Amino acid sequence: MDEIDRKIIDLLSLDAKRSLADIGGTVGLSPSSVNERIRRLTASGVIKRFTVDLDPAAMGLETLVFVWIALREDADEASFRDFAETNPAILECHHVTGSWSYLIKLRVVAAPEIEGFLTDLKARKFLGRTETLIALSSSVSGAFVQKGSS
Amino acid sequence: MDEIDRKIIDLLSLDAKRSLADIGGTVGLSPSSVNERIRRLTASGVIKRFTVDLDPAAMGLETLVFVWIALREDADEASFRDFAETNPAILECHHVTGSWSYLIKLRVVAAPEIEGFLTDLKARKFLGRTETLIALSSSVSGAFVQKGSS
DNA sequence: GGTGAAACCCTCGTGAG
DNA sequence: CTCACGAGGGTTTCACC
Repeated sequence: MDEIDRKIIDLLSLDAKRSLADIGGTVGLSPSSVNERIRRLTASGVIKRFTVDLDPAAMGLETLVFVWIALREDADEASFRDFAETNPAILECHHVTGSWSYLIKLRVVAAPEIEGFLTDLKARKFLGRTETLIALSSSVSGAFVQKGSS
Repeated sequence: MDEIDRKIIDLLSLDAKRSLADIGGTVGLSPSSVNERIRRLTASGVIKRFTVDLDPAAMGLETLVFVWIALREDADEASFRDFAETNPAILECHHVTGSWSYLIKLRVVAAPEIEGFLTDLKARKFLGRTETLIALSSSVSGAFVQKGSS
């Protein structure tokens, strides 16, 4: 991971379809050298995958929601994490410091869908306390990459 | 955006390097039809860009942090948003409902870096209250796509 | 919109430095 | 580790359905 690797990653982040010749011209390397570096970056796991950054609104997921969760005392954390992994609406699920145990980020079609989501969580006996926040707007929104439906 | 478009997006999300022929074989279309659909999805903005999903740890950004922010009464929101867009550590910045006004997500090398970040925010006269949470682990982490350093 | 074929370009081995 | 070259395959465009 030298300066050139970082530059290549920069370029691929912006446009992963750029040709090796093009990238090579920018960083001052031959296409095959660039190819070899990308192969290594992929093999070593620095690049996890080539993917597409989508527009959530165009996908019909206009509402971004954050839910704080404090699990019930007797909740099975493993099955909760399994639920989080399986649920396609859950984009992120982090175990965090502070008075809440988990922070979940999800995208839904519209706000009413959140209710069903919380009801589901409750039915599975996960919930202690929760608090739900809706994003009104995002000045920096990050990439939206669909969860792997593999 | 019919069923086939969605299927193509699914496949590209998992692996944007799959060939048009391969995708066509899966969805039952010729390579050129798939190409035309991807061209349309890109032109209409559903696909914002082809990019790479990186391993933040391999990039040296091992710590994921969420900062809740309540701006000062007299803070200039426009310049705050501009700051958020410019700062490369800030992956997301959302205006949210509830008692906090903004939620910021950032990745840093290590926890001590957060202090400098907050000091910077304070020096720029943005801060009212803040609360910082660190992610201990992430059962669903979402894609990590580097911010465009264009 | 979709198809098939042809031209073009890119990718990815190989071998040499 | 990098480069040059060539074969193979992928993408792109076109006329046509």
